[in-house]
Amino acid sequence: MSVLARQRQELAALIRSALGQLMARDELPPVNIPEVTLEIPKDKAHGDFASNIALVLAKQVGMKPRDLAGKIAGILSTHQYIEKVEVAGPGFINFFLTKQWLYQVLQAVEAQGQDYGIADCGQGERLLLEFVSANPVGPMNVVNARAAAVGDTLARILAAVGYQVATEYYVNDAGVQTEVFGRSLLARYRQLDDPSYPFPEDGYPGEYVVELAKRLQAEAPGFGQMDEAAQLEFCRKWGIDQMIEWQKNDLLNFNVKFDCWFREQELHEANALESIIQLLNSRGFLYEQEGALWFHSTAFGDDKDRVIVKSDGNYTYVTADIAYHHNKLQRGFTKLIDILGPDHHGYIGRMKAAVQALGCPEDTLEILILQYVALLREGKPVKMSKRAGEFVTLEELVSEVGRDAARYFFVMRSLDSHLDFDLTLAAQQSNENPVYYIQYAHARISSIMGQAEQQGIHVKPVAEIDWQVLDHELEIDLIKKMAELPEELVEAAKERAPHRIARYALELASIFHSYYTHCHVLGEQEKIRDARLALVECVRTVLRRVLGLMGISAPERM
RNA sequence: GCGCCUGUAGCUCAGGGGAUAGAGCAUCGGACUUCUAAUCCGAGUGCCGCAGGUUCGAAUCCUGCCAGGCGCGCCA
Repeated sequence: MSVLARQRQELAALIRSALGQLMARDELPPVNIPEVTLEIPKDKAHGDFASNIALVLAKQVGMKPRDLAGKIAGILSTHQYIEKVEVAGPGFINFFLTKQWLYQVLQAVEAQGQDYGIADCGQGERLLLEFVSANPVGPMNVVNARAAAVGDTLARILAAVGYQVATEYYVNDAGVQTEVFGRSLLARYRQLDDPSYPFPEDGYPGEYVVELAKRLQAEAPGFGQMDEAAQLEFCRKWGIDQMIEWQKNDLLNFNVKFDCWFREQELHEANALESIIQLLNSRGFLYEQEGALWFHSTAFGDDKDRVIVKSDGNYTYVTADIAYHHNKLQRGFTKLIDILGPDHHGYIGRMKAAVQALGCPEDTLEILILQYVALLREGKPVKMSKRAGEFVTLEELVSEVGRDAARYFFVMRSLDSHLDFDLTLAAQQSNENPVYYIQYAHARISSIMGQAEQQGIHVKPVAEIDWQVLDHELEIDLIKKMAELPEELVEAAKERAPHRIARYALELASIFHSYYTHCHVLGEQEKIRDARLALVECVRTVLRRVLGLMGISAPERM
């Protein structure tokens, strides 16, 4: 349990016992004591912790909130942990604690290091997080980049709170668009010798297809001797493979590495679609109508039933998706999270229905909708359509804005926000970008450490410092902020809200920068110097920790 | 017509039952003989889209409306 959680628990117990005493003395009518929550006030003039218990209970016991709060406070103020209790506002009880608990925070940070804040809400549950999953017919774009940054960060957060997380990219390498892609590539190949060779009307017009055709010519001897059908198939398979390698590489440059790239083709080769149809049929969830086979998804709350096998005998995409999710479950995952774009929100009902039809609880599958990025350049919208062959790629984004800045920019917004990303602004502001602000805090501490080292000064273990000299307001603020990380992580995980970590990092860095200008570490008298050195080392640990959670580097110098 | 998301400072966004609604950017004014000025300190700005309702208390929950984005195929 985190230091903060323990404090809350102890205070809550004290409040409950105070209420008990009041009832025992007949100063309070007997009532059921509701759950006692302690919040950290926004305004630190309101203490370390605050309770609204008097406000909640006032009506039930027929007292004015402030009077009840006063009675409770009267009992609690004698407790050893508590320096001061105040009744404030409409009836809040504000607790000012002795500083000793802050020291425990430093010990926790020191002891846990880059594991600081880990929790066990996940209890080792095997969780599969699928994200990006862009079609392998074009380069990664900015929307994919947002999904990559958010998904990767969320995966790290979920792992930190105790889930056994695997990340996965689903490759649609079996759909019609891959055939179109193959035809596009072959046409570009032919055009290398015969510029008048027609390009398919629905083909992918991007320049990258031409580049690929040139590589095909150079790298695939014997291709020219194949017959047309073999060439087409080769273009499709080889081309898709190249695209996937390209995507993988772009993502690696973005510091996103998937545990698994799962190919739809695998499902077809294993006859997984036939199997899933049999399975659903045997469970009575399929029926025939108008020559098609339908999945009775409305039985599980979907808007309408879905066609599984079309009247022409072909499968719909839903069929493969059900087979895919079945496959995930068969691999032993008991929690599935997919991050999808807003154009897929209609997909939630049918897939959740499918998972239930396969015998799993409704909440086994969770679909997060990540809103689009509206990409602007100099304030004007940039169109991003693969069909039009016009887009800003992940590659361009990373080179223009930088990997760390781009990641932070995406992660700092909630999934729900319809994000405006102005490339010009991001590039211009790159020196003012919040990510540098955070990294700079880390670099500053590293610099202090470097100089300490040169002077032969070593960071003392927290157990050996005199923590009582850490009494500057900003030192208290720093420690309290560090104390918040474990809960912040749990909230970020539970709410699937990686942006909370981005905010947290900014807040911690902000307090540090202020501290840095107001207080010196080196050059102070030894006792203070050692305490501050240890404190600042803890701050560095936590900064590195949160940057790491976001997949952002923590530079020693800038 | 139905469904999902959004509407908060000049801009981009946090906050999603509690106390005086916040941050960054932008604007203005200050601070470097001392560990990195990519920093710090100070200043201003809000019918929290609108209207009702629930509550001791609503930016937050409920209902209706307005505006924007995205969906609603035997397309993927």
